[in-house]
Amino acid sequence: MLKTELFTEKQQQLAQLARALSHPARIAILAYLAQSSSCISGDISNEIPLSRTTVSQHLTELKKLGFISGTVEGVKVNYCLDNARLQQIKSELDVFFNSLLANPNPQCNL
Amino acid sequence: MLKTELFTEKQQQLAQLARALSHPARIAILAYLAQSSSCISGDISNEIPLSRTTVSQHLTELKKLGFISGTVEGVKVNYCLDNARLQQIKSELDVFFNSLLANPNPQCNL
DNA sequence: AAATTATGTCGTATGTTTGCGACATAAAAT
DNA sequence: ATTTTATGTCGCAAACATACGACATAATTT
Repeated sequence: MLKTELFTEKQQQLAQLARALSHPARIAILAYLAQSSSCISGDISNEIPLSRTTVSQHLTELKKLGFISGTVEGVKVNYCLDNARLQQIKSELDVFFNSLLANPNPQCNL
Repeated sequence: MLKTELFTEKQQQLAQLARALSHPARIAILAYLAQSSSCISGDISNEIPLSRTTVSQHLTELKKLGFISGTVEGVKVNYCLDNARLQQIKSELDVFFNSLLANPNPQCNL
């Protein structure tokens, strides 16, 4: 029943990036990683009011789209924001919004 | 089973904005409105490979978050991007990404 | 080698989204 | 007044997302 394949690659890609940000837990995880000084791993579960399992799944989704990386360090995993990738995503969103705002339609916003 | 209420207003708000962009049909609709010269209404259904019903629902979602406005004009409805609101949304996303990128963690990206 | 600690994956229940046909409404044309 | 045209809403089915307990794995510690 899903018809996403009927749209362009670019459209699907943008939609996927947006989807990654479409849950407050994932926003919270990104914000936490940004302010934590030490790439803390599963302690994230303690900072987020959800079970470890659920946090782990959200981390997996963020990893899938490249927002974060997780490097194994013995028994622990250090999760980090991927700053280069974030910069790139930010810029893709920017390009999209700029394209929306580029040609204001004279018949609109009268 | 949903626990979105456990997160901050700001986090929920951002997640909702992102959710509005999380389907390629909605991206396509925004892109179409940006390049169409005449605020065309339900002709959008003809430009998007989905039924009129489904397009109407996507339009409703975009309206709910303020991305677009729909003004009745006789039998037709003129859909328009809300440029001021788009600018605002763009800036909210920007602020969020900047907050993520502001304090690069020295333990990451080594 | 057994216990501990940190993580990840599986199964599953419940909730949400997507997509569309069928029906409802309401302005405009005949 | 009836028909046509443009839209919107309802109700349902299929797909997807969210959440978590229970089990699996694998590096450290004892």
